[in-house]
Amino acid sequence: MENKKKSTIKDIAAVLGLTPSAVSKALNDHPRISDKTKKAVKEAAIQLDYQPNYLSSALRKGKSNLVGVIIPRVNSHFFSSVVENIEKVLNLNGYNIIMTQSNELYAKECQEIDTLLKIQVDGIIASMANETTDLEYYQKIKSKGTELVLFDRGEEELNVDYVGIDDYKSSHLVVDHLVSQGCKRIAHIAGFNHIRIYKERIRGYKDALEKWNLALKYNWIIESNLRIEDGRRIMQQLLDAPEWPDAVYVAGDIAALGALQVLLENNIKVPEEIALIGFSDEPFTSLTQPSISTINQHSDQIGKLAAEAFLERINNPKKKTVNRIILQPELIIRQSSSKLLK
Amino acid sequence: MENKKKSTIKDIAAVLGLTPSAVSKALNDHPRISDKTKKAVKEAAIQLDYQPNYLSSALRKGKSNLVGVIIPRVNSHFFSSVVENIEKVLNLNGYNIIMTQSNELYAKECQEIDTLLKIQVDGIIASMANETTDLEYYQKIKSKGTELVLFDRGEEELNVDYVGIDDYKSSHLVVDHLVSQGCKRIAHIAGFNHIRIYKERIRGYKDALEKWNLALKYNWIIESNLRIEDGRRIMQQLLDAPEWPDAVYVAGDIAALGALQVLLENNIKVPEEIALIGFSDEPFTSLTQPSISTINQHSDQIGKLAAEAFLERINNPKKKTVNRIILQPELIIRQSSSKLLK
DNA sequence: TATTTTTGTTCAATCGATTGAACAAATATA
DNA sequence: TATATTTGTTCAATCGATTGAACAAAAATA
Repeated sequence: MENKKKSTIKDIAAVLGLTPSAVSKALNDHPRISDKTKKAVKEAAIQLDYQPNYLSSALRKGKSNLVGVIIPRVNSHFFSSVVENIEKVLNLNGYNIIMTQSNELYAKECQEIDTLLKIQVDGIIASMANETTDLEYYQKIKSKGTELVLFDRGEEELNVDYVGIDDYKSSHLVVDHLVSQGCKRIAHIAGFNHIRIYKERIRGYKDALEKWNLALKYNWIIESNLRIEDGRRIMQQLLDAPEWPDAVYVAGDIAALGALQVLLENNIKVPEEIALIGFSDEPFTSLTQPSISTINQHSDQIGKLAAEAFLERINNPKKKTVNRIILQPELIIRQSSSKLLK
Repeated sequence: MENKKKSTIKDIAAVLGLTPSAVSKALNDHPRISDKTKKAVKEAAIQLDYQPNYLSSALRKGKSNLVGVIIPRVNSHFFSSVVENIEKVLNLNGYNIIMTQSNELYAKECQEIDTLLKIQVDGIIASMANETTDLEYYQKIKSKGTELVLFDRGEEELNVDYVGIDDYKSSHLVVDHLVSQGCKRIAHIAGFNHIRIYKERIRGYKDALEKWNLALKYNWIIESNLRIEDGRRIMQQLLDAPEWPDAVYVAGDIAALGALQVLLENNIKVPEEIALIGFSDEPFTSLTQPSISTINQHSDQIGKLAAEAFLERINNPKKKTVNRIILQPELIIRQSSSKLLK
């Protein structure tokens, strides 16, 4: 309750006997303002604890220096790490981010987009909810002239900048490794085929099986939301069938954890009887017993590159070409798939 | 790139042959505007896809309708659930939230506060970082006239609205239950004593031991950051000592998970040889083998009440009294502390 | 009919910062 | 000395919405 007054450029102008516009120019290092005045103004600004009014300058300049980030859920190391890195890069460039989560719900996602457009963010960096198939709201972002960058979950037809990993190749890494461990009957607990990244993982999985002349059984590709309960349910389902796989490739770590729980509860030796590989390198994968092999998606890089893609677009508004940055996945081999590490 | 034009009240006014101010008043249901005009204006607004310019109205009204939420980390069910509920309540009341995380770092926290004050949020709802002992930045929020509500981790001397649980009582629930299970040598993997909530848990633990005439061993109270590696390290330390506890009460679930891992790695039967209880009811506590007993902190309620405390303060700016809302903790008994459930 | 009240709208200032144009003073050039 | 150039500052409009005061027209009252 001490100094509620909040000083403005007017106050500074009054103290120094200048006009507000001179003060504004001095603070913005306008070339026509003398060094002496600039110095005096900046000192007075500090004296008066002056903070520029963000709203007024945003209004005048027509930009808010705010960037919205929409992620499916916050409670995931991958997404929170991406956001952290987006924030790091953008803060350095004078932007602040507004983080929102869709909870994997299309309706929530639309609402978040509306909110972000309402508060006039300069751009939106997003990863789409599992549910999302209708791209209308994303078209809306573009049609309003707001920049849009997608990462991880993004559709090509939107024709915007995208940062992700090579999901097709990830599956090859997984299958190649499992084959090298002697596995021949590899099942895939997959994400939904209507989402590009999961579709790519499925495609890579199929092609890799074919590459190694392994049989492709369609009831060994089971799509789901990849929550922990999905992993549990589907693993149980696989065990209930007459023929067991000798390896399971899960398109998400959380679901892989669920699968692992069921395997252990059934006293199945991992990896000896059934090997297991997840996806995303969530921290807990290194902490389970046995630890879970997984794919590193380079979340830090993704965040950094997504932020840089946004900045580049802001700085070159007339740029027409679209960037698609595809990072190389990395297989992290742990106990759940390697007899040697056991 | 279709309709970049973004219509304003001017456009509506031009279409209807009115002045911008009449349009503004019509949209805000001013009593002196005829119903006929109001209807026409509202229809035209829809026709032109008019969206009020948030920045200008915020500037004029002197409020942004934005609320900053600072949490130590996003990657925790407790905090993300609180945020979700804050958001739910505030969205209904026309506010949007900006979520930021301090990563438990004091420096980051200060920076986040500066950012939020810069973009002129109407209030800040925060839970303090583990590192924070200097309250200067929080004083700053108040002195700028921005509303402040704390939850979970908050200090009384700041004299602001607070929502949390009764941490002292939580420890009693834990100790009472452990005693009922026949435990007599209860250790406490604690949070730092300089943070009020952890201090309260320690105090409750001590008093509860005394209540049951159990010996209090000071080297069985070990403070830490409560990360997973802290739980592991301290559990190992307890096992390396000559006398083992027969129960361990951990002030955080993540650290409890680390402790559980070490117990299992050492083939110690949980709860028969050593019982274990965590804190916060993180989802994974029900998924481990054995599942971990823990304290439910009512994160949904905390979020809702914190948001409501903010709203009440905004609506009654002259209100002087401070609300301290203390919820009752609930002990969730699972396998790690109950021989019956094993 | 004259006067007051009510109703519907416009006028003009405002929020705080920004910016091109205008202007005056100082300095340089012809 | 007269003119052109540079320099430092002020003027005034602007971003879009809001709001109290002012005003004119319509309706109600005396």
